[in-house]
Amino acid sequence: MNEREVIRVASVRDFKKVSDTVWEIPSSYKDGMRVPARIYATERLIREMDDGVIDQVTNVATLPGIVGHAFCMPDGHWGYGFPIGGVAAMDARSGVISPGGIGFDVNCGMRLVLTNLSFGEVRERLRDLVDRLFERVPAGVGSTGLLKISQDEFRRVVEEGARWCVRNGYGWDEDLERTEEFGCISGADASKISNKAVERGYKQIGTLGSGNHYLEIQVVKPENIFDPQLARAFGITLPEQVAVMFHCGSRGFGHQVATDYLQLFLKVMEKKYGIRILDRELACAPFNSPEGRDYFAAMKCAVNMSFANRQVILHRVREVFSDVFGRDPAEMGLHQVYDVAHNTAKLEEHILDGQPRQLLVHRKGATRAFGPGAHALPPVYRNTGQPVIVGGSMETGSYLLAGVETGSQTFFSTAHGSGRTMSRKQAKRMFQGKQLQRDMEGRGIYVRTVSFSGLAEEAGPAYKDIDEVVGATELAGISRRVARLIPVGNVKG
DNA sequence: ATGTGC
Repeated sequence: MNEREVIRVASVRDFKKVSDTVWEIPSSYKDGMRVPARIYATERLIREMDDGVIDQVTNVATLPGIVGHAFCMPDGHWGYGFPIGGVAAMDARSGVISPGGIGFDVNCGMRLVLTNLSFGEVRERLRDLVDRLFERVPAGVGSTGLLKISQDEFRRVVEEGARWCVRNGYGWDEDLERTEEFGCISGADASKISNKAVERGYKQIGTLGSGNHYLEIQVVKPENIFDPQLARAFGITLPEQVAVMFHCGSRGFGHQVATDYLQLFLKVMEKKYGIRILDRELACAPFNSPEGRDYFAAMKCAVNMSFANRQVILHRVREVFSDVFGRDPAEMGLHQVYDVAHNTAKLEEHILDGQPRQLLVHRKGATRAFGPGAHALPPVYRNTGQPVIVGGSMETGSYLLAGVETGSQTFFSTAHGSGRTMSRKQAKRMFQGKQLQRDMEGRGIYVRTVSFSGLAEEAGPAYKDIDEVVGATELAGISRRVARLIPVGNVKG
């Protein structure tokens, strides 16, 4: 069970060591690189990284308008076009937008909620909680939610995001303040999405999906608090405090939006805009073009769908806690700490060489991590820096981090999770879902799933060491550890 | 990730 299978061992010889956790590949490495690439990792992590990451991050460095460096975070692994863990900022006037730099699951992200219950109060109701969550938060490929709305109403949801949910009784006003973009990114335009995307998405609000998407009951143990002051500011005030964390995205809707525009970009990229790329998976269009702007407006619909999805899931979590404990949800805390995306491209102002610049920052499997003082943060987090939620594998635990001022080096981006070391196929060969469920129960994690083969794919050893990943981000100065959360219950797709 | 694969 402890055996770790590594996809391939990367060669470290071409890298320039910038620091213990930053490795640079110069722009001379490959024809067409406009900027150097930088990989954030400890030596151990970079040796485990597969060669595909090196190839992909240096491909990204060739894209028109890229500034600074093409980055890969410590949890990086091979992805579609861009590595997962990739960060690339493009000049808003001269650069491109690329669906491969955002991910098919637009606004895949994390939400963290804290109860005011200690594990001692929850332990004997844990199975009941997980069983009911399993019923109320549908998981798996093609799953549909309990929310019944028309396709026309869905078009309003994708323009209004989590605000639509709160307005319709699915959440509290305070949830919006504690969501990136206040739960609704401006500029979403439902006239830019296809009917097919709407048809796939309108029944999927309030659902988890599959793969590494999950909903967990977690515990914060006192020995796992690294920054007591920030932990308190984020709402961790009790020993063995119980939390709920979930990870999901825009489901079939975001996938369809990405597919639609990928096809359009492949048609116009070379013929209309003369852009040549090394890998067709890097399909892109000038950000400042009709196609680029349309994709940006459509992609924002998927961003909002995902915020709405997680908002309704939070509502279900509150309903279930209320049912199980027979109390009003507000009596049990159930305050949202934060909701943050890790698959987006966002227009942001950053200082580059001392000058303010408008940049389109692609973060694909990378989390925005704004430091203290950032204007985009709500007053409650203006002085602490942004809460950053990093989901680990279902066996090993997750982290709450905070953004820091020195995060400017990566345009305020950090890791998003553990990152796979084993392909799904390898993991299925090595683990058996039912046995894994029993093993996990033996270690105090009650897990429910719709797919045992899917469960096997998510086994802890199929992922990098989360402690090593977040440790690298802290050493590099792109985020700071606040607390580690241990899973005790898990709903998996 | 995804009504799972060009």
